[in-house]
Amino acid sequence: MAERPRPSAARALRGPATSSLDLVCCAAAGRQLVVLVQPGARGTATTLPWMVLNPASALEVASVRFARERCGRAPAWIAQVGASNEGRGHPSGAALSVSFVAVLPEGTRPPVGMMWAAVTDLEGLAPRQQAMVTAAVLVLRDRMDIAPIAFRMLAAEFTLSELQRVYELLLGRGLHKASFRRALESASLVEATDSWRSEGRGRPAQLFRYAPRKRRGVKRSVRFELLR
Amino acid sequence: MAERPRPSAARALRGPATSSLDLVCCAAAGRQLVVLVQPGARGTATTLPWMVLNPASALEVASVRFARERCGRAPAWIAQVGASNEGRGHPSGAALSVSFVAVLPEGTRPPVGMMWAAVTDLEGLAPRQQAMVTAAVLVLRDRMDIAPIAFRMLAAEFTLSELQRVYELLLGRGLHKASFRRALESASLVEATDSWRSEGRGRPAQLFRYAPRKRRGVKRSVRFELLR
DNA sequence: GAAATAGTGTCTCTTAGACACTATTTC
DNA sequence: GAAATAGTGTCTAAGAGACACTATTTC
Repeated sequence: MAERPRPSAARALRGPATSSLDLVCCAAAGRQLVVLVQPGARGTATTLPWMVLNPASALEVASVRFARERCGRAPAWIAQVGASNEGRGHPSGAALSVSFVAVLPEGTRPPVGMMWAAVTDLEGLAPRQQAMVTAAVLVLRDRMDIAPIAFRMLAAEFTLSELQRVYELLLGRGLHKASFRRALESASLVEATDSWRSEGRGRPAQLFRYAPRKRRGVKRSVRFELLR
Repeated sequence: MAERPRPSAARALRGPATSSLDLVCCAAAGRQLVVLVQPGARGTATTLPWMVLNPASALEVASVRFARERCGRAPAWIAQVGASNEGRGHPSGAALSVSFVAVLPEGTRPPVGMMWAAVTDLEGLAPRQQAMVTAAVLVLRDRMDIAPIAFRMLAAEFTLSELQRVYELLLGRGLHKASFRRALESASLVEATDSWRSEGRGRPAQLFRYAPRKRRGVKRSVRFELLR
């Protein structure tokens, strides 16, 4: 366990009923899902990027702007996770926090003073922010089949093995290679490029790009809407 | 278009940065999905039930308590929809609103001063509350396959035709009867009772109750996690 | 050639959806 | 018997997952 934020710093920022906007910025890093965190200076706690919410600007606009500011570039995808107010659990002391989950492509460098931390190995985060990370990952998992989240976690051109690895990362389980490719084929989500990439040993892989041709989320069968 | 809330009333409630908690309380009513609204008195606008958010009490607790207070009974299911702050769009004038979607079983009487209104026919709601209703219905649709939402919209005992009707209501499209029942069977979500219900003409229907025996949301195949 | 990774062809088993029924009630 | 609703048996086509391959690279 790491230390909690010092009460004095927290109180200083608390207004009559301040709200915060918090950012769970996710990326793939090999076999791990990572989150952008700010290590606490001199023994203070690690935090997610957060800002005091300005009531005058729309959440959607503010979240994108804040993400761009803190990540050095516009997020490849972003969505609201929700609001939470579990007591005392926020570094700002804000009464209410609204969190967003953003996605950056693999290989994005963390801005100065920040670092990537594996979602499975987050220590020292305030309880409310810890809960945000958990909820954010669930949002990614829930929406990956209706939003191009996996594709946004990769560069514009990627191999099918990379794409499968990201899907497996988000799902938290392995997928069958042939099935994965067949399904991808029938969904018309990607198109092949003329490029190939050779990495270390093994046959070079063809590069693909995201190019959806059918509407997404259309043809769910009864079974999956029904049960489970 | 109906009138907007009178500015005087709205301003009176606005604190330095007040937040509201809003409730989208849904139920099935025949072939329609309905929402609990409060018709405006003497030419004021229709509103969803809302309260000024007390920073001291947890959102989950406050939402359940508020739903119970306004519906006359505990909600059969409830979940947070999200936060929104699109400007001027709330009857309270609150800077930020957190909305919840609750479910009541079909046939629940509206409390005095309130009424059910079809979600497809909501007029005079403030823009922010209108957006909440839209988002709330999407939450129901998204989660109906991982939460017992359809079952909570029915009495404890129901016929399979009723259940299918609720599923169709939430999905917004018809389902194949034999497939529906087969899928229900293989999901082990319901168990038959010894009772039968005869209504008007036609063969009486057997009554079932919700009795899940398998974990839900387990066996999604690659296909549906992949595409769409 | 060995090892490693990319990519494919075929088989089987499950199941969604369609169709066509049977069953039981009210009128 | 007609009309209406409940409930079932069977067929077919699609596709998920398994298996066993082929292909192309580095060492």
